[in-house]
Amino acid sequence: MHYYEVFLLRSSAPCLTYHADGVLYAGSVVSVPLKNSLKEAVIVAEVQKPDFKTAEISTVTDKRYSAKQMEMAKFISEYYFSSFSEAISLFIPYRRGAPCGYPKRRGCADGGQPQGIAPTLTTIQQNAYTQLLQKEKALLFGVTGAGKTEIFIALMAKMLEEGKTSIFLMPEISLTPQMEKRLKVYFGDAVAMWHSRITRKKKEQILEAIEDGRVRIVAGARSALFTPLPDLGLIIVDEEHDDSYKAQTRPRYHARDVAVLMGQKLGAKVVLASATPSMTSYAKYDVVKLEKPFIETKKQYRFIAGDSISQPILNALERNFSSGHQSLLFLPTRGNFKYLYCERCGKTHLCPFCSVGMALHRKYRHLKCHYCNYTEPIQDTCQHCGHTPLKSERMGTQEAIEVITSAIAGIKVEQFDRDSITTSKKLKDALKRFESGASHLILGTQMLSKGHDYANITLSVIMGLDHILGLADYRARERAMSLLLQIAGRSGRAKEAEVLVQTNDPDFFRTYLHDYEVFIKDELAFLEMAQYPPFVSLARILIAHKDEAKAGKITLDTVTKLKVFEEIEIVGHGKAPVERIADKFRFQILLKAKNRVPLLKALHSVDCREIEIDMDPVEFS
DNA sequence: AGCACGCCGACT
DNA sequence: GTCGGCGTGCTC
Repeated sequence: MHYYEVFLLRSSAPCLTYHADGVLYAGSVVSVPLKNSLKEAVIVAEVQKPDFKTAEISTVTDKRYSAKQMEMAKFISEYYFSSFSEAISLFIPYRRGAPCGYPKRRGCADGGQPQGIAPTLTTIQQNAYTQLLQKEKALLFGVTGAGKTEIFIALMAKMLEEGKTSIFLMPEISLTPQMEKRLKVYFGDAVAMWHSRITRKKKEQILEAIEDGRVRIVAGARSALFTPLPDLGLIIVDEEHDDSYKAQTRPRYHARDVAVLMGQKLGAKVVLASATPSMTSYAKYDVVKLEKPFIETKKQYRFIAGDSISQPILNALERNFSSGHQSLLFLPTRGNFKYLYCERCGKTHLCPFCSVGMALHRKYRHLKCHYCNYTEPIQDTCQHCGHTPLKSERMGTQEAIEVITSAIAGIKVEQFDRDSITTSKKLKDALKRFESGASHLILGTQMLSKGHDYANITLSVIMGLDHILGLADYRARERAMSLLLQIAGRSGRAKEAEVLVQTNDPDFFRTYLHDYEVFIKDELAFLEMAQYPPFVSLARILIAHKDEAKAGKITLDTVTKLKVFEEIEIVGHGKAPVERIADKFRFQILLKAKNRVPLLKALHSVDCREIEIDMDPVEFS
């Protein structure tokens, strides 16, 4: 009889021991009885007969995690503080006895041949391509519209030629349809799109196609990184600066960093790419610059003060509309207004379960909490002092649309935010209407900054940057600056364009508008002086509990335990910026260390059942 | 005192 | 994850 330690998949349960007649291998996926039902589990090791009674492994499936997948999952569980189960469950196992990590049919499968016409690279693109081929990993730094995608296609085509597969990551599901179209032209059925919204059945079909070598390129959001591609030769992380690559649930991994780890483990090339690279990647990796194309489209930046849809903004929109052109308007707030507040006592109308203001959505006739989605009827009386009426603050997308459509007759506006773009069909339809010219203004939140091309925009209005600049976050400047350039980059691809920036700090933005690299250098100097990443390693501990006193006690106990470690610095601890979410009181501890090893060591010493550890955090609310 | 509900720990 | 034990708090 053989005894095996297993981890249940998709579970936070600890390691359990079962027995089996035959010999089994680490990585094998089996099904085991637990309580009254059967669960999938993965074998981790053979062990001696334990002193408790064990149950028998019911079935051995044809699925198997490779040794490398197991090693990467171990790293992820230890570095990002999750259970091994949660980490291995990110990965999709190999199947049907194909030797782990090797394809059943090596090299050129019939489906894997390029189908379209290879993009012809310009001299500048060719130069970057050649440099990238020579490096194991690199950061491709090129302005929007410089032609990074053609380089990616050329690299993936090269991999196909060499019998290798590729993974292409994008930060958001919403970007996949547009990229799919471009990749299909060249790679046809050899490319498959993968993300959390692909149906189970479709995923099964793709996995089969990967196994028999028809699919050689997987493109998609974070989860695409974990598909079982054999002979992986290349991982591309497009828009690598985007914080969506950082998972906000356990395991709280950063897909960009895991991509680099995976590249190292599997001997695959890693290309990170962005027009506004992260400080970390710029400091850490070789930079391949994609110089601006010769036919540079012109952008005129104009700065105006204020904080709502002002007359100059209406004038600019009206002028652009009546001359038959399309415009874009960005503001980082949803709904009509972000807050209701009382003029008499100065208090904000709060969600009863979270310590955040309720946003006003007049269209749905309710107030909505954007943290827990609790809704209630619109209030007009202060919940603290009974004063009436309440004032609304910080205009949102919905309100902006109402103001604009009533001021400019005939203008058709496309709302582009999480409230209106809820399905991929709505996304496609909105983009189609705008592309066809049926609508004249695309107005939305951060969603606008991500990757979509709007060829005919000649006016971009960017509002609310000051709110981002004012965030209590060491990356506030980076966020504001990259957001501005990303949004501006969406316009004027074909024509000359004006960018109207509403801010009370124009000098900050003006300095860096035409050269993000100058910004990176200044910002890195600041980060080094202030001792923030990439110059130190950062971790955040989040404590959430229904009982405020208990949450506070856990926080203090944890701080006490961490104080004995001399190599780490407790930057601060106390209530989280958002004190309460979904009826739980939230506390946090922020930790810093010159390097990650002592930080990990200290954190592994604390009881992590009641706390959530976030390594390399990007969210501080 | 009896019962319902929700939290927490064990499960092999 | 899912199940059951147990403690808290409400009602009869």
